[in-house]
Amino acid sequence: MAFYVTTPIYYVNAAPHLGHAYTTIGADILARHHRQRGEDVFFLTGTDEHGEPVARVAESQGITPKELADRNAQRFLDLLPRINVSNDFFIRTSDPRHKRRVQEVMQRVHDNGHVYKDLYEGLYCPKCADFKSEGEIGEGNTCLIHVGTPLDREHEENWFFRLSSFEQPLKELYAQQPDFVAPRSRYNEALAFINGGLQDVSLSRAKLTWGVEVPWDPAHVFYVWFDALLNYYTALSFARDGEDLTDRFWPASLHILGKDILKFHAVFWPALLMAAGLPLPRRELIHGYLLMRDAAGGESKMSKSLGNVLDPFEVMDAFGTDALRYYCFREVSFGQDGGVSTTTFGERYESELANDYGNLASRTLAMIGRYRAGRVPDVDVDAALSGDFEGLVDEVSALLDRAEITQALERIWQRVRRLNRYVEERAPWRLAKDDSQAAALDTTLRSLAEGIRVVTVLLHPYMPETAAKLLSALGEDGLALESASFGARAGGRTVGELPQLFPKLQ
RNA sequence: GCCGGAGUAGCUCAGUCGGUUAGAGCAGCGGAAUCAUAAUCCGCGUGUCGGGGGUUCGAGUCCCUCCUCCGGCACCA
Repeated sequence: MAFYVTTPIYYVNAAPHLGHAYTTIGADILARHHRQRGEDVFFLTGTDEHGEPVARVAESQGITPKELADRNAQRFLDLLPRINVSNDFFIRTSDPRHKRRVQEVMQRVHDNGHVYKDLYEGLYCPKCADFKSEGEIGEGNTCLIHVGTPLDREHEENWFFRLSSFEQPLKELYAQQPDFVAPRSRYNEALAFINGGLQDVSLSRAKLTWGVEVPWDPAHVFYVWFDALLNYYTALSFARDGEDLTDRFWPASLHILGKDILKFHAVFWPALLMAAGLPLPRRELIHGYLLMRDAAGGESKMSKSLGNVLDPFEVMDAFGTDALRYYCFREVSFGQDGGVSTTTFGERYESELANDYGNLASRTLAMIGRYRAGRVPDVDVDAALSGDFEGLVDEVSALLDRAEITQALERIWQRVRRLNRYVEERAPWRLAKDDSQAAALDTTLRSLAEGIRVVTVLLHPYMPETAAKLLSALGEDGLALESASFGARAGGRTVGELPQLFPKLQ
């Protein structure tokens, strides 16, 4: 079974921040989980490099758009190993192979009769070399970017996409696939937009050169969104040298994106694919924003324009990559907006990662070492604990099928807490003082080791480094989901040294 | 203005098809234990489930209305 998951491609006009890391880690968690199921997984991320803003910034810095894109794309590439993301490919829209494929698809859209030439009229900024929309026009028809520069009423010949003719097909899509867009509130929002009536959209720009040339009219380049959206499709054709993965992975299983680009993905994108005669992605998941709590307790959206970004590199230097990954999806329910702060970060790190989980592993391994010479007793697991792990794997899988990453994590964490309670219930240190309780102690230690193994296999998508360390200390290495049921593995293994997983910070 | 969400314990939130004394985590207070990263476990909540009205044997859960907050209402990427 194939599972193809994507992040949006990130616009190279700014440096990566926690918001980019968040989306990408979310996709990574799902990709890793589906690999654990043994599925054929492809995970794509990348950069969006065309368009007027890049061209303008490049010009202001006296370099070519391509030079700017190269420099900034590298920052996004550098982020990936740092957040331990297992993407299979990184697409850049300035890649000539992407451009060729965009031209092929768009030519089909053209040949299928879904484009036409018309006059585009609007207010134009000569310094931006682009038309301005309603929200971008300042007092007295001036440019908001080049403050004070008067806008001219101009018109140019543009190619238009017949979005209006896809109103009905889109309504049918939404009626037939109620899970096409999640969460439900975003589905409603997209559907409301469609029901409000669709107008044709301009497809090309004549005065811009930094983009993909329109094959049937090389004086134009495609409006950046058409070129950008198609990355999900084009990447498959050249991600592997000498191999076309399109048939294997298209249509995509899941697009993950932020709510700011909902309309493009939930309306334009399926319409464009319909126009090209291509299969539609199965689902789109729209996540919320991480809001930074400021000193006054207020919240504000993290974005490049507000400049209040939290540097993910700094966070990871202080707490580690896994801690960042864990925190983002534990603190804020994936799909909703939520606040993040160094305070709550520190609280969760200490009470959940260090105390609940790290210390559970530490105390268990120490007792196996002390009471059983470092060997996990080869006895049956405790039936009293089995019941509490019953169905956990299916539960987690079902939640992750719906991309409910936070909810799945909560279910796993309930078992971490359960294991700490089990330690207290059995009091192995007491059993160890009584030779007649040897069998009970065996069962206890064996069950704890097995319980830790199970939660750790399930936590692997969230915290891959930690899972590797802990499984290795348990003498285990299997990550397959089918091995994640309680009691699936036998005892008898020798445990190794466990480094402190989440050392406390002073 | 129109459309869509949301308003549940100090904080963050869960509450499936309406049904028994409305739950969890965190914080706080008290206690137990000592295997462990002084880590854990147990006990402790008189919450007008935003206000008001209605349907029902019974509503946080359905209907109406009002209040507050957030988002969307098209070509910024």
